[in-house]
Amino acid sequence: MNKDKKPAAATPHMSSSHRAHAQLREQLLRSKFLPGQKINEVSLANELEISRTPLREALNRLVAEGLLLDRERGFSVPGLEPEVVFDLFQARVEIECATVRMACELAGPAELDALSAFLDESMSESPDASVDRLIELDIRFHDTIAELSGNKVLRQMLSNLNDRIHLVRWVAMEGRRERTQSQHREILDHIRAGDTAAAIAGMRGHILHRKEDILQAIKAAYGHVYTLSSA
Amino acid sequence: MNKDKKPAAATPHMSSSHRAHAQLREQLLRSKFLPGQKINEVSLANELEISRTPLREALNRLVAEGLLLDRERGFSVPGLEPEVVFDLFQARVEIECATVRMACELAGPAELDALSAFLDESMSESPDASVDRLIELDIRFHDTIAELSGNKVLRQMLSNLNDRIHLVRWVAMEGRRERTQSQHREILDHIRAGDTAAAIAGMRGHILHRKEDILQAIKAAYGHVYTLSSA
DNA sequence: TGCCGCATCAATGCATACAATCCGGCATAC
DNA sequence: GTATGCCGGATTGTATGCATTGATGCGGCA
Repeated sequence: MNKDKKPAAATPHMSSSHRAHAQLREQLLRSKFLPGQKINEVSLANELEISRTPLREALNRLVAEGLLLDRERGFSVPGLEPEVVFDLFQARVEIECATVRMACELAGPAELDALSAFLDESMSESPDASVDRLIELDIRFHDTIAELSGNKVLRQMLSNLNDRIHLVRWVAMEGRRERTQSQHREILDHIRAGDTAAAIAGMRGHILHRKEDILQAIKAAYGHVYTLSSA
Repeated sequence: MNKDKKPAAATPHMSSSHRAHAQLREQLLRSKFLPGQKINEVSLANELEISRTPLREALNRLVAEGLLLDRERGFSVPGLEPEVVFDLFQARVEIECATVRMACELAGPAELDALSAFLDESMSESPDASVDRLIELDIRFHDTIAELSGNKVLRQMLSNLNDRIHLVRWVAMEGRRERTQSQHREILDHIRAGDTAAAIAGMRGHILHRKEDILQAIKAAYGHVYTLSSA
C-alpha cells in the first residue's frame, strides 16, 4: 500500500540532528514530556548522546512543525490548550474531507481493494490489539486515503496534524475501538460505491469534532500524561 | 483588522537565528535564490553577518516549513515542479473553502463591515499599485477571512501555503488585477448575504486551480526568476 | 516574619575550531 | 585518447568554548 515513509528512529546512518529529530518526535508522541514543560538542552543532549548543536537544529525543526514552542528563552512543550486542540481537530476534519473527496475521484478499484483488504486484516487483529497498534492502523487508513487523493501537500499536512493531536487521539481511542473500525468500513464502502457526499459525511462524522468530546479527551489526556510521568 | 503578526525583519532585538529566518524567508519570497539552487552556508552567513550556527538553525526551520529542501548534503531551494505547485494550489483551495465556510458561520456584521472598508481602500489604490502591493492586499483579504474563521491552525497553514506559492502567485497576478478585486467583492457579498454555498463557490473559482493556468504561471515564474537573477 | 538586594549559578545563544566527506583537477598508466 | 587513482581545496556536520542573561538562594534589614 505504501512502501515509502521513514521508519522513524530506525536507520543508524543519519546525521545526529536527523536522528535527534526522529527520536524526539517519537518521544513527544509518546508523551515523554509533560505539556508546558521546559526543555533543558544539556540534559537532553546528554540523553541523546549528541552535542547541543545538532540537538538545537532538531528542536528548531520541531518548532516549525508545531511539536514544540519557541519561548523567550529556550524551547518548551506545547500545553493542551483546548482552543488549540479543537482547532487542530477541526483542521483535520477539513483536510480529511478534502482528501476523501479527491480520493473518490481518483482512486481505482485495485487501490480500493487493497485498502479493503487492509481493513479486513485490521479487524481480525483488532480485539486484542494495543492502543498503540490501533492508532497505527487508524492513521494508516486515513493516510492511505490521503495518498489516494494524489495530493502530497495535503497528505503531509495531515501527517503533521496527526503528530500534533497524537496524545488526545490516543486516549480517545479507548472508548472507540469498535466504532472506529466499522466507520472506516462504511467510509470505504461509500467511496467504492462512488457516493462522494456520503463518504465525506461519513468522514466528518467519524473524526472527533464535537467540543465536549474533545474537552473530555483532553481531560483524559492529562490523566494519562501524569500517570506516565509518575511511573 | 489584525493588529498582531510579526513585522518580518523589523525588530532588531531578536536572536540571530530568528532574524536570519525572517530575512531568508523574505528573500525566498522575493526569489533572491534560483529554484533548485544549492545553499552555501559560509557565504550566506557572511552576507547575513552571523555565524553558521544560527544560520543553520534558521535553515532547518525553513526546511520544516517547506521553503527549503534538505538534500543529502546541505540545503537547497525547491524547484518549481509542476506537480508540487499544483498540489500547493489545490491544498490552498481546500483550506480557503473551509475557512470561508467557517467565516460565514462566525463572522459578525462589524467584522464584515471592516473587511468591506478594506476592500474599498484596496480598490481605490488598485489601478497604480505595484504587484508587490497587490499581492499584499490579496493576501490580507484571504488572511482576514481565515482570521474570521476563528481557526488559528488553518490560518497558519494558509500562511505557510501563501509563502510556498508566493512566486507563482506573484507572476499570475499581472493578468488578474481587476478580476481579483471584483471577485473579492463578490465573495464578501455572499458572506454578508449569508449564502455560504455561493461564498465557497466564489472562493473555489477565485483561486488559481486549473492545471493549464498553473502551468502557464510556472513558466512565467521561471522567466521572472531568471530575469531577476541576471539583473 | 517578610521583603529586598546581591551574589552565585545555570542555561541559552553564538562563534569558533575541528573532523569527515565530497568534488575537481591533474598526472600517470594503459 | 581514455581511464584511473590520488591529492588539495572546499563544504558540511559536530563539538567545544565563551559571553550574556535570567533564575535562585541567602543574608541583611525593616
